[in-house]
Amino acid sequence: MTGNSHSRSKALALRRRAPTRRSARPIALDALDNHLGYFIRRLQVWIFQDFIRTLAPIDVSPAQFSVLVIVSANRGLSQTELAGTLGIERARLVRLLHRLQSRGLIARLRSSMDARRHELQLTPEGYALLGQARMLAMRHEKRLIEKLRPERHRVLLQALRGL
Amino acid sequence: MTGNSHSRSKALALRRRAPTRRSARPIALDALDNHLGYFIRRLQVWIFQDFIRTLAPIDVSPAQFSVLVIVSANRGLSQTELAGTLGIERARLVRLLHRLQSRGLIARLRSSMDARRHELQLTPEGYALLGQARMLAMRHEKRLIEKLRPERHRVLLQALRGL
DNA sequence: TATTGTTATACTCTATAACTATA
DNA sequence: TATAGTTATAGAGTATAACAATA
Repeated sequence: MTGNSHSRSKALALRRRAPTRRSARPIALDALDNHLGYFIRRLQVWIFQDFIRTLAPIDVSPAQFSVLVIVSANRGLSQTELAGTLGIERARLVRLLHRLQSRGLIARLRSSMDARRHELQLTPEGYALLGQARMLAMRHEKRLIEKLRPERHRVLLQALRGL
Repeated sequence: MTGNSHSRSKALALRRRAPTRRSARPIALDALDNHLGYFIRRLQVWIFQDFIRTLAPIDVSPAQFSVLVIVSANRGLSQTELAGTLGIERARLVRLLHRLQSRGLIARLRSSMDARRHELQLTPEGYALLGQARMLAMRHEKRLIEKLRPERHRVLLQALRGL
């Protein structure tokens, strides 16, 4: 992918000591090699890409998946509580929920005890879709385990769980 | 970090048994607990936020920092090579570099061997700023080590390095 | 006054596609 | 034809601020 650009030998490509002179040399990470954030970010990007592709058939993003899972396991949660749990902004959650609601996956019920609160719950369609999402998400996780090797995956999960 | 806009305690917050009746109950993560991506994402968000705040005085983002470090350690790299190394889009790199160039931190030199290539290097100002950035980034990393505990930080870095 | 949900704004990031100039 | 750099666009994510209804 990097440097197989010498497919044609034009007769003037003779004096090429190295294709563009650089693609062979390994590139130094220097200071980044000591920054955990760099590696976390790289892995996180890979995970998001694979997750999105895997759940593309049902059009569920990582954020949407986490919302469906948390609401399913904690019926009646308010939006502020959900936002706090997932570490996202209340403002962003509004649009996220709006989408899910317009797809008929979640319901927002005014709380009888506090009219400001919206108690969240999944619709039957929401539960059905979540079932599919869980299966696809497991398929994604399997690919991730393969990529990392099971031992490394286990170590990472154990280190990060409950932070 | 999230929302410390309630710094003042007004003395009327007395009768609060549990704010909104629910924040006491632990919220179940359910299926998310088995997905490494969820925890990776949470940590990655924390890291970005802390990094951005720490380097705010010199206005250097995580992406900009990685560009400065890689270019500094690999003078003459092309934009395509840099994009490949960092795993970002060539298209995005253009704007990133444009900013850094307009701040006088990097130079793009047309390659004498291939007029399509831009060979990248830091300006003296770029090296100077990178020095400051490195110091601040280390300060960030120290905070990260504290948050994770040194042992966990070490385990994570070792597991992810060279992936 | 404070909180819940909401709207609005601005900027970054990601994913694409297409264009230009070179090769 | 293919590649390097560029431009443009659309959507998601993040950070804020402010507002109406309710407490």
